Amino acid sequence: MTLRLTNTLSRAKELFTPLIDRRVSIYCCGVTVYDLCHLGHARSYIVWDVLRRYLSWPGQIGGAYAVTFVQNFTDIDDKILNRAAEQGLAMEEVSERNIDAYFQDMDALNIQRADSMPRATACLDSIRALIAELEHKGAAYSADGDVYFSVMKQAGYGKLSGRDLSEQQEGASGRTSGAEDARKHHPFDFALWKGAKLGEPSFPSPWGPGRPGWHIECSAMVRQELGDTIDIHLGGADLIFPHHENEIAQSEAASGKPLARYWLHNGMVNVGGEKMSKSLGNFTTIRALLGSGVSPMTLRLFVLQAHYRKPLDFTLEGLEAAASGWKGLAGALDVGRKHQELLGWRSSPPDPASPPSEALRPLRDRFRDAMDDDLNTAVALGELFELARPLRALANRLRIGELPSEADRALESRWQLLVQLAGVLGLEPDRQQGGSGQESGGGGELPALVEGTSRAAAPAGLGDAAIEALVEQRKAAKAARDFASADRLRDQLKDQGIELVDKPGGVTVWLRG
RNA sequence: GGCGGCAUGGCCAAGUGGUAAGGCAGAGGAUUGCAAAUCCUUUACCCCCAGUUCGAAUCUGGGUGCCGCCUCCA
Repeated sequence: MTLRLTNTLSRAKELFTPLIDRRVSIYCCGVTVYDLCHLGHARSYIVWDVLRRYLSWPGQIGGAYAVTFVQNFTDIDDKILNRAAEQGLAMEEVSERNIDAYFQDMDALNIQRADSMPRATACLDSIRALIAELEHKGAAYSADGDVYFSVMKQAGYGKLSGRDLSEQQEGASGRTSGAEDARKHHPFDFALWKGAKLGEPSFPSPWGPGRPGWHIECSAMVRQELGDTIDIHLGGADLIFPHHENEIAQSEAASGKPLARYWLHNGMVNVGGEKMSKSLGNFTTIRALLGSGVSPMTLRLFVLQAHYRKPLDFTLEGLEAAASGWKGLAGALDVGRKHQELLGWRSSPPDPASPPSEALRPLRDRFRDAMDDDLNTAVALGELFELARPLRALANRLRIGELPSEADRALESRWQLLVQLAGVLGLEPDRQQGGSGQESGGGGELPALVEGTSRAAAPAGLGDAAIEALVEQRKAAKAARDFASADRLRDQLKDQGIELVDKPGGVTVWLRG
């Protein structure tokens, strides 16, 4: 069995075969940079990051794919203009700030940067050329400085979203504008070029000064960066209609070829059963969450425990569960590096393309089968927990000063496989140190989570000698059966972030939080 | 009104015909002066009704509830 993906075009799982053997071209719809990213964006880019990592994984049946991943920034749009006006900034300043913030947030989440990240304002030549071509072919018409795409001229319009235009309730979302409607031949026609209103930033064009419509930039960028037909097109489920439908219409009207062979869409992040979105105001920004002490890997785990196509309800309880789960996984992932010398394990990871040992192969295969089945990360994670169990136990024993046995040393290849497979999901313990969020960036108020145990544990705290002394005092108290004093000393140390572990034989070890 | 999706243990979540992964929480046990930490063990007839089948959480029909989209959206 090899990779199968649910294609929105067919609404079925299809065997994935790229256009060119072992190469995959991917376009992912990026963000409109008028504000900070929230957890909905985080989910989307986490799951697509996993898709990309999985395709690039040499342990893949048939070997790694060479992936080309393109993602855009929409840096011209009404919302950016509005934001700029509110804040007294130039449009470019608003988008520049938010692009910086985007990279900070996504880097913190260990999301690999795309190979190419075109901005709409830097692709105007391609955009204008595409519009001109559509107009020339009769698929578009201009009206008062605007240019519209004529949906009725495009056979198959609606094929992605499964819509029959005659049965749609026009304006059902309550967001249509009267002035624009008057210029359109058909209510579902959409703007390729919008003539500039007075005082707005604009770019020259054969139709007068203005700016591109939202959908056209993606069509132009795909063509410019990847060609007429790509393998995979990604985006949130909320983009299926109209955005992706319109992309298809534009691109296919121009080229006469299919725009993308596989269309993948991720489910929404919900809050209390409702979609998290800017307009509803129920969003939490990524940096607000990371700033509250949630580790990036906890968020990753939280997202990947659900299937990417299903809605995911964001709750504090769910996040706490993910934090506990991550603690265990992280312990297992760290063990080889933290105790490398003690265990006598190699530092360099084995070649991921080489097959694991007989004993580990079933685990690797189940992981791969799960991922092949439309990226079933929930099951894949289950396998990771399975792999991690004895390593976690080992980590805990080493943590309290026990020495490894021969059987423990033999876990090396298991550890290496775990590190490798966790890496396919982008789960890396050394990335867990906080996010980028120092600025108080928007979003809802979050109660501090229980998680951040390792938060700046009093650098000027107790020295080793002082701790030893207190531990000795407690030992004496215990010997005198003065348990009240012993417990007080233990609590006192705990307040300083020092954990005491009593082992059999009256030995007490202490650990800094 | 149209299109699409979802409903599994206390919470989250896999599983699309053969008798319920995993995580979190809980319980019991080991250990402990007691804890903590850790280790071991353990907890479900799958929204309702009818049907197909030797057999259904899984298929069909009906019902109920919830969600997304119908030109701002990841």
